[in-house]
Amino acid sequence: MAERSRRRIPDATVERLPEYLRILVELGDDGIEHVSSDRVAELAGENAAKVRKDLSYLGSYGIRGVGYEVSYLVYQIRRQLGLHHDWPVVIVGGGNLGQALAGYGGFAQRGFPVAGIVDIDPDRVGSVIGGVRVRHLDDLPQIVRLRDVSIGVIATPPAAAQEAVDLLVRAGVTSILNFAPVVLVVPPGVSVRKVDLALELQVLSYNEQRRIDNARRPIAVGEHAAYTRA
Amino acid sequence: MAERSRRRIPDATVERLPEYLRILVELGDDGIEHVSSDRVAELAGENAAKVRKDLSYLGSYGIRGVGYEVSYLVYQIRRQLGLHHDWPVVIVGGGNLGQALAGYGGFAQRGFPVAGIVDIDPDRVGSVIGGVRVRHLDDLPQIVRLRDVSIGVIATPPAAAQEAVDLLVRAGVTSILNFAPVVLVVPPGVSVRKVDLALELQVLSYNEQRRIDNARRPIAVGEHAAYTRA
DNA sequence: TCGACTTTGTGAACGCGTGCACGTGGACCT
DNA sequence: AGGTCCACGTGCACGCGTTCACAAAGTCGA
Repeated sequence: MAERSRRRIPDATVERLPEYLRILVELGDDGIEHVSSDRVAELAGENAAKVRKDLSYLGSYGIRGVGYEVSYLVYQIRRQLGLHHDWPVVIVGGGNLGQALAGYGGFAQRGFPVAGIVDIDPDRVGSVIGGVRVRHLDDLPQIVRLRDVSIGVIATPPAAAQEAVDLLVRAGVTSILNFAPVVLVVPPGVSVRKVDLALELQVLSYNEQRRIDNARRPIAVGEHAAYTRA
Repeated sequence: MAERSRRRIPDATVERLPEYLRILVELGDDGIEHVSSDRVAELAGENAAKVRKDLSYLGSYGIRGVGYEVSYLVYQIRRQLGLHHDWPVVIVGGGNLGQALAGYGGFAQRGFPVAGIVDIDPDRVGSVIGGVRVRHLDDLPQIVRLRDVSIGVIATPPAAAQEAVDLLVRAGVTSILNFAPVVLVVPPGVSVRKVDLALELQVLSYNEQRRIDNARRPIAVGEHAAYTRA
């Protein structure tokens, strides 16, 4: 499985490029033509060396002594991220979350128009959310094929998520954004990214707890033994 | 800044604990009393050694030759994550996303009841979402103090996010979950976690693009020169 | 034209996280 | 009571990502 790409961009870098892109677009809108790695780092809350190394994976597009040309860099990042054309997405699940996602205008605006929303509940089918009509799950393959959808969003209850994924994959979708708190199984060649709100809150809870524990006292030894093994 | 905690749990581990917890609770509900690291790893889509190492940060709670006692492990993970009591959250922004979050029952269910939703728009104030009445932004400090809220959720438009954070921090909130696509500035001692939908989609887009590039051909050299520097 | 200054691009060192491999200790069967 | 088996706990090596530090390169003013 040899990589053909000229340069393989590290995952960590790929995850930061969208942030740089957002910042650069904003700078461009403000009429700024050139920017230094220092300034970008400041705006992104990162280290300047990291910014330079990240950008260097795109090629040597900086000008020493001056910085980077904003519009050119925007072009290059967009190209690398595959944002030169739209990627229609299909949302599975027309509940609370599915509706919010469809109604969230920022989606289409950033190049990810909602090609369709599907739900299994006939009561939900037919209603219009964010300008898109909810259709029945059975129409999923048709939507995917007709609109050439390659990205699917899972906004179903946890129990239905895996089945939804199977349907998406069978229909030809190769990237999945999962909002359901379950571990999905997908065939090789299909990408999955997970967004888990409960997880995020629990990590914050951990931080809060630690803050309390550390502030109060060095913790009484054996305190945690309140619950004893059966 | 010496750490007082008996053991410092690595960040990567902390991020996996909620997943283990979810799996273990499910197993417990199914009446399973003991489970091996192998089985947990399978369910979590991870490596068994990683699971054991992660769990070992909690202490030596496994039984060699048998596995882990589910209920005891659930107890220990909960304790470490600070989930033995609720953490009320306040949501700033009653738009699409704020409504969806408030309406999403899983929040309270997992120990994060919505103590309040606030919005700056008087038209939104007063409406009820998910059983919680939307109140005015001015009431934020009062809600935080009265309900002892330490976690705030930013569901505002990007432009208003930083101001919302400043208000939250001033009111005494020390953890923030940010859904707005901006880099937030917070004083030291305040935790921030970011959820950026556009970022996730752009990473998927990158994968899709690379898949296309690799499948088609080894890329013509200089192809990217379609846009030339000014 | 020259020199001082600015900022990039990157080699190298460091640290964290992952995964292997195996010793250890406990359970269970006969 | 002893043996066998099983799964945990962890030392170790490896690889990725981050950060420092500096040479290279290009700009700008005199």
